[in-house]
Amino acid sequence: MANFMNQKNEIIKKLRSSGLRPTQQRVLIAKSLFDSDKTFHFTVETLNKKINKNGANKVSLATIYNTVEAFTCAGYLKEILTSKNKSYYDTNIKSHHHFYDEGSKELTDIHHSQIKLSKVPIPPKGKKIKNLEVVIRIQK
Amino acid sequence: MANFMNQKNEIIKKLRSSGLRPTQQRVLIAKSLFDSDKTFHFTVETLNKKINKNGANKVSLATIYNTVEAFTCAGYLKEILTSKNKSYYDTNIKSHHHFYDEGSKELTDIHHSQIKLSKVPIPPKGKKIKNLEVVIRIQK
DNA sequence: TTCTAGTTTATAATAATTCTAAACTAGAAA
DNA sequence: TTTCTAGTTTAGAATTATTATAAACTAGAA
Repeated sequence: MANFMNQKNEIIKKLRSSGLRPTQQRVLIAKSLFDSDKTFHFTVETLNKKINKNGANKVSLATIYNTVEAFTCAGYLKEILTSKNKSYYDTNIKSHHHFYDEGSKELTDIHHSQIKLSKVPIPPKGKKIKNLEVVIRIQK
Repeated sequence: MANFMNQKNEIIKKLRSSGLRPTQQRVLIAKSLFDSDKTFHFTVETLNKKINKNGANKVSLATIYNTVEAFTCAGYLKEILTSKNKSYYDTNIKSHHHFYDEGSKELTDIHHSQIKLSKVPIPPKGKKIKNLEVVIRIQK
């Protein structure tokens, strides 16, 4: 119970620190995204199902869109690069890489340590490197 | 003129070799995509504007979609991985990498030789690596 | 020249996302 | 505690990209 309270308080702190008012909806969504130590990939569609399962209509779809965008801007989520016409997100914001299976169109994480770069280009003038991702396309 | 004819014949050969009947529309689109030695990025929207500029309605939008898909399957185009909800294509099908500017949302090519990997993971069982791409996200 | 499978086309349908403006609420101030 | 308001949520409409449909057209074999 204490642990549960702590989690909630942590979330509220986290939201406040980014200038996001900790509304019921945002706290609920944040719990669903960040409570486990396991990270995962999701879309707005799958998150919506998770939040509003069993016909419960706890949070509107519009709010899920808004919140996912706000969390992404705040750096709590990472948008995944794919060739699909749908946005994919990753709760793992640490630098890491992906296998992209062209058959099943599924992404799997590759741990940071599994890839090493020995040469990286200089970014264009006035720009800084924010992040570097490797996508390895695989097939049968 | 001879050169012009050659280009057209080359395109027709290329299409036939992939089982694509060389229709007027496909040849026109192929010219627009592959005639220059310079490679470029595009979307269906920008390609449509290029083909049907000045109000000329040479090729229908549906055909542009169909053809881009057919060319991608045939390996003449590469779909680009982005975080946008629109498909981006690259006429450069050689292995290469991209800078992705999060501000302007623009992609620029990084030549193959500018990046070197010293460690690459083993693909999951039963799968082969088809392609490896690095995306470097940059910002001001 | 005829024929037909493959292709193109306009348009409708679908899917993901963004917009809108009215209702609600967190939390500061009275 | 109550009041107030900027920020947030919401349902539904609008927009955007893409895919489906089915009728008309055409490349090219016979």
